[in-house]
Amino acid sequence: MISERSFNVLRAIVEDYVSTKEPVGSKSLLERHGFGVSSATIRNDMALLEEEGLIHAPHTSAGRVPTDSGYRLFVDRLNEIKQLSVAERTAMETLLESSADLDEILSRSVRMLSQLTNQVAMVQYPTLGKARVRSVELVPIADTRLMVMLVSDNGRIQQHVVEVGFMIATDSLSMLRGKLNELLAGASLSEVSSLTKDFSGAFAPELRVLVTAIVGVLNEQVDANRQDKLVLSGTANLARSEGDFGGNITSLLDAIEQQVVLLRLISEMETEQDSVSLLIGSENSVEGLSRTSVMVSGYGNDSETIAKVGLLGPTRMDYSTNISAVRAIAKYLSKSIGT
Amino acid sequence: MISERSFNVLRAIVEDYVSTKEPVGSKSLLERHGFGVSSATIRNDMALLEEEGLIHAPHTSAGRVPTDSGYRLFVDRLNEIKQLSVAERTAMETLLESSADLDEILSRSVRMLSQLTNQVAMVQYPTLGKARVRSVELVPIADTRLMVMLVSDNGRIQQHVVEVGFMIATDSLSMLRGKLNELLAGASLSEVSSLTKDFSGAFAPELRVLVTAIVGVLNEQVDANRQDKLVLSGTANLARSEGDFGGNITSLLDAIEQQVVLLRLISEMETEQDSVSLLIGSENSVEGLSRTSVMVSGYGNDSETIAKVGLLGPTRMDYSTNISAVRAIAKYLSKSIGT
DNA sequence: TATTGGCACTCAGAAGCCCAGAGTGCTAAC
DNA sequence: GTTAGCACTCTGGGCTTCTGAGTGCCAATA
Repeated sequence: MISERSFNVLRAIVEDYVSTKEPVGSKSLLERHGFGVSSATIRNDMALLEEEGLIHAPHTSAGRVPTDSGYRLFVDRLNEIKQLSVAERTAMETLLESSADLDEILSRSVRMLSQLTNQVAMVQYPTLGKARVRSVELVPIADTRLMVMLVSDNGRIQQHVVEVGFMIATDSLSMLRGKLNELLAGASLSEVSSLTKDFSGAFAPELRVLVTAIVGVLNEQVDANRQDKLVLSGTANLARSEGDFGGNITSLLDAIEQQVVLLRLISEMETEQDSVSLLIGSENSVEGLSRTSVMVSGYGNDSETIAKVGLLGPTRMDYSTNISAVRAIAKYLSKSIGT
Repeated sequence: MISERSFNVLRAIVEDYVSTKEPVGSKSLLERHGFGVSSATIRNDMALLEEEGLIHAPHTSAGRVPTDSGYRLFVDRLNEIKQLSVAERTAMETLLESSADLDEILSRSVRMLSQLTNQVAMVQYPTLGKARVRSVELVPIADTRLMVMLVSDNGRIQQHVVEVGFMIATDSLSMLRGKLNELLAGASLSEVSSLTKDFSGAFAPELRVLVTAIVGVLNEQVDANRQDKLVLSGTANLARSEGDFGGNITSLLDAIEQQVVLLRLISEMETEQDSVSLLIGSENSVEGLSRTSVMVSGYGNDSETIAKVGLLGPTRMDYSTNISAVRAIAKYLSKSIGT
């Protein structure tokens, strides 16, 4: 619909506004980006853009500011995604080469993402989905404490310490461990509950308390896995860009604290691996996030996406950089996790 | 030196200023707290307090604001610490009753602390110190992946996944596990390095790669323990109280991001269990924290303090509430951890 | 038809001014 | 030591003014 030059004007407006935080007018636009035309022509274009609802003037005789739809068009036509800098790339690589367990990978990634982008980064723990039990481990931690570990075949480890209340004999423990693995190894997670239902009955009475405790923990772990978990990083960055949210920052903070809201939001966003999906400003319907953009990408193994990673920040953000950062982190996560 | 009433005036000023964020004058002071004297008397007291450097007037004909020393005196003479509310207390108790492992206890505690106080809460991971090895566990996670766990007798568990690069035979693994425990169980952490030095030599050549990898991880874990770790929560609260830091919030953010700075700071603060130590504003010499107060308490078992927990926020904070919250959390941590 | 120079118009935000009122310090009396 | 009274001092809010960036429109031009 709109001409090529008009779009370039839009792009210039977005870029200038993102970097200067000031509404941008036709003249300053002309100075920074040498369009081959006069300011009057630019003004015509801007009037057109405004008619299309892509930009908006805070008041007569002020420069223009992109609207949500303006950002949207800008992003949709963003062909050249900014590349990560060399420094950033090497940082990613050192991060990548250190093999570590899931917790560590996730927390490092999310931290790096928030540092790369200066936004609030978030990563969702993988849901186990069709994962199967690889093994169950019982590790004595103290005389009366026991760590129950559930290792699933996608590499995720869940663990929990139980206070048993009495001394635990090591031989009965290893016996128990054997039986449990016999029972559960290879079973899908959804079967755990039914499989363990009558398990404790087979044991001597004095062991039953212990067994029920362990079985309880295992079931909890399977359950805990259903309600996903979100890790955030860089929330302090909100203090930096506070002005962009127009004062009512508390409602935003609440939404973030209520991880549930965020979880529902990102779970509703469709994602494929290697692509970043994005909600700009009021495109999301969450109260308190109306001036906030949220972007996520999926990560996982070749066959399927197992969780999401992304960030949120003010609509006035550097989409190009941020998208590429999210994409890079997602790619890294897929590589590290999707074994 | 200063009279009882003068001190009460100081206290009233602190309280009013903390709650209203406005410099407080003699008249409004009189309205809210019914001293039995006239405003002129109060003014005299205030003049005295100002002479002592305890309060300070932003400009002539404005109310007074406490100085760092003013807060200091206020806190030092704080005899009645505000009690936690019933709701808060029950929240603490539900937190307490769920037995969990170290990671969970710490992250929950710090989160609760930040919620109770609306400040940035922090907790330091226990340094193992004189801890001893309880056991070493080797858990196969995937065909070529192995989780190495180091369980110490104070309940701390460290774990790390290693990618071995080849299939791991389960029987050699359990053999290895036996030997490792034989060697290390009961040893203090500082001995681990020397004890494991020639360990791999005793094994068949094809196992050596594996053994060295494992030993490497163990040593890393012991080392990692030396450089302490800090967990933060509620950094987003900074956005709420931004105004109190007088604009230059970025330097504060940097200091927080550089956990090293915080770690050094709190490690320099002397703490005993059951008491909270506090640096108000410029009492700390960290650049960027000049308008920030930091308080910490120690937690641990009966015999010794093993780590610290605390919070930071603007000097204009509710010291009474915050101190009691930190104290309560520290007590809870001691109870849960100091087994 | 698209572009441009020209021009009148608009309005936010800075600058300047004024004033009320909150707050002070001081002094003299109690 | 306390108080009433008073003169004095500012900030902050309200008001006005005015400048300049920026607009929209129109007629001329290519």
